[in-house]
Amino acid sequence: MTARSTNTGEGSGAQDPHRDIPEATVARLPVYLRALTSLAERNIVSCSSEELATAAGVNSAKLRKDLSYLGSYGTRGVGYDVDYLSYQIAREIGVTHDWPVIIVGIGNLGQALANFSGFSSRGFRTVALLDAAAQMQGRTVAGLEVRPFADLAEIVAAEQVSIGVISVPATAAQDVADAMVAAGISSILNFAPAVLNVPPGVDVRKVDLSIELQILAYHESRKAAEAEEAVDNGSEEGITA
Amino acid sequence: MTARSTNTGEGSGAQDPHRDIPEATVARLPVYLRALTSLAERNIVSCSSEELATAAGVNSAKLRKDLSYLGSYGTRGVGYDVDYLSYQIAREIGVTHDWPVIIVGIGNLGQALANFSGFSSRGFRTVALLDAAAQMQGRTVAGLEVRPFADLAEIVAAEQVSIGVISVPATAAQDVADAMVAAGISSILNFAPAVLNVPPGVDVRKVDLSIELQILAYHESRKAAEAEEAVDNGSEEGITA
DNA sequence: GCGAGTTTGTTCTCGCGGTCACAAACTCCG
DNA sequence: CGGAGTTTGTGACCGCGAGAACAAACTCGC
Repeated sequence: MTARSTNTGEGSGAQDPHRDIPEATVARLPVYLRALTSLAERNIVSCSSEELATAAGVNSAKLRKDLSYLGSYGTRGVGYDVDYLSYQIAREIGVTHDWPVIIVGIGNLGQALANFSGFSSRGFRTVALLDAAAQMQGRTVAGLEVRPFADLAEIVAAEQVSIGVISVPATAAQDVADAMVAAGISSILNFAPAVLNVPPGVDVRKVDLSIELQILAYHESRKAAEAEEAVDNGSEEGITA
Repeated sequence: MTARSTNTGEGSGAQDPHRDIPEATVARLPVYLRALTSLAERNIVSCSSEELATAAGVNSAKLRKDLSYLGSYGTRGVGYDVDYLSYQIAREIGVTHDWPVIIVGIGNLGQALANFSGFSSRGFRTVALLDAAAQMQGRTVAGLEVRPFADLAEIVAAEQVSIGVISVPATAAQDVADAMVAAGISSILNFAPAVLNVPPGVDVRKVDLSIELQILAYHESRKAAEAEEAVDNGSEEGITA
């Protein structure tokens, strides 16, 4: 649809690569940003790629490659200036200013999200909590009044909200997503265990607690099987039936 | 370390490929399992790869390839038997029996997790809630009494727990992880915004809410920039400074 | 001013994962 | 019993991402 203008004209090209940052790199930039913030809190003003990589839990080569997509913000032989690099990453992500966020579904999880300090501290501001249940109306959670779900479109328009969080039961998730899209939201963080159908141009990220546990269970099963196999060592054909 | 026995001797080899399921496939198996459960609840006994793929939100070719790693559980010209396939996937993941799980850190998020029905319904059973704060001791959350963090090793040993959930502040996360590993836990689901250092053989999966939001913010920024660019169309060099 | 040491930025290679396309195999109908 | 239609299972291809290795560039000491 949108013509992707490949700026092939410029020769060097590494100075302004504001486009085409790989998705895997985008997913790691917030980790680097947090590591840098942690360093800054300890009054560390400069660090090498090795130090930062250790703090972020990644390979130093990967870190350097990731950062190179944003530009050349380090100094060879020296390292990176913590504050400067922090700002550059924050600018690239787009969290130099706060993003207004709404949360729909103020159950146990929704309340936890509303109270989560990390939510509001790093570039996000919860502007409204919505819930369809009548018994939730008027209650105050995390300093915000719970408002009826029907107010969604009005709030989104008034506060210029583009990011929505869904923490409703799975059966209601699609309806909420549809309403969000209709209201103009174009990025959704979905905690409901359901597959969301959204039109192109809308981003959805899924956080699914039971899936994460099941992945761990799979690896646990394999570990257990391997341990058992080490005991049974020597039998060529395992008669499992 | 562990000698990976590559069974290159067998010619056909596709019948018993219980090893070496790609990580990406493992991450999707729970999604398929949920989609199958949903179909079963609607009394659907059989389905094609196309139907199941739609329900799971993936490509049908990818789904078939994923399932082929477990074995040939479909019937050509017909499709898959919902119950049979469900059982096979559950068996592969290892959730035919329940896994005992402990949750450390009973703040807002920990309470939400303890109350989360999807946690206990799909192959997991929360056996204990732990918190270091004295004011939490003796309180009952989700039908379980909150116990002191010092009881960790005892509980893990008594209940044969191998999976632990961390929902404590970032500063305490590493200590909790160390204690879990020392107690014998080998799979950790970490909700704290911190990088965990664990010895090899221990699996850690991270769920980080603010990172997910920041990834969305990045794409939002790009969308906004693209929209602006469409307006500014024609100016060769954007003077951003 | 210059060489030694250090650290970034980049290039190359390899393997995993996603998609397409097709052969194999099963059902149904005449 | 045989052919048409349908659906699975898999081989081939392509592109992204991870890691190692190296050149470029900066600092420091003499």
